[in-house]
Amino acid sequence: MGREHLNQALQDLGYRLTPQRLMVLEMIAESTDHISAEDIYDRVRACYPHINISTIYRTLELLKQLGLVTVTDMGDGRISYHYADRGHHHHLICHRCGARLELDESLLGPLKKTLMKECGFQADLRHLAIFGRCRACQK
Amino acid sequence: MGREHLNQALQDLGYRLTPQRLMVLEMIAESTDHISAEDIYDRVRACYPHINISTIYRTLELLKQLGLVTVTDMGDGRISYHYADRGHHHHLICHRCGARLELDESLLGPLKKTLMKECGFQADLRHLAIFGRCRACQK
DNA sequence: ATAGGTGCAAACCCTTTGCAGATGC
DNA sequence: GCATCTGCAAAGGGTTTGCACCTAT
Repeated sequence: MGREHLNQALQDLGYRLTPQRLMVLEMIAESTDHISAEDIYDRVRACYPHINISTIYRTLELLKQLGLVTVTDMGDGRISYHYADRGHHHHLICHRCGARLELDESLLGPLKKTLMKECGFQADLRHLAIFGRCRACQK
Repeated sequence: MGREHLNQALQDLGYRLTPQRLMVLEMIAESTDHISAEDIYDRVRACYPHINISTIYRTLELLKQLGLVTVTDMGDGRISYHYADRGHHHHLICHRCGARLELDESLLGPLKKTLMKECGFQADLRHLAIFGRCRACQK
């Protein structure tokens, strides 16, 4: 479903549906979480060893430009991608143990309103990463 | 003042006050904003061309470990550092024009409380970067 | 047929590391 | 004097790019 949507979108825009792109799209659509270029590379390679990682990056760049995937920098030195149509969600990342909790968007509504009112800033809070300490690591 | 504080702290902890470290400390203390390793390198090099960038990185790593500087990933592919004793502040970064607005910490208080209450997560909101669109770019 | 996409290899940027020589304490 | 720091050079990880070949349309 997600995959068909992406395929359709690409084709409608006049881009070619190459096997490589189809596979990248599939990995993104089937991933429920954020996923890095390297992750996608590994997964695609499992069934199509010939794929090159630059193709992954080029496809991701294209999808990003088209707004079909969104991008988050989780602060771990690599960029995470994920399907733009999924419900927005956020991450609480523990500095100490690396645990990641998901955070419902509703908790950020008030902040978004405040930023607009106080600063005239239209915050894109679709993919926010907040660092700190998880319950267990507060010792 | 900021500089003396850092120098003192380092010395008290038994670390050597080398000219290189003094210069890095000076650049950090005198910078009112976030600053990258490359920025520091360039500025130090202006009066001490012999400095090597690995020394910058090693000094920053040390200061980070000691909690004397804090680190932010602004999502621009490089890491920003800044003096830990400065008032906490946050950044609103415009995806379109790159403008950066500073945001007062008080606006994030409610979020911090919510995260603790709802998720048991002790958020470190000292240096948050929020992306979105500035007033001018909302066209 | 041809614009667009791919694989390959090399380059890129930022950051880290091993080592031998230098220096603050 | 000696552990600590430094400069150097090289490697590292993630990402991008130039080019010649290939392929979806």
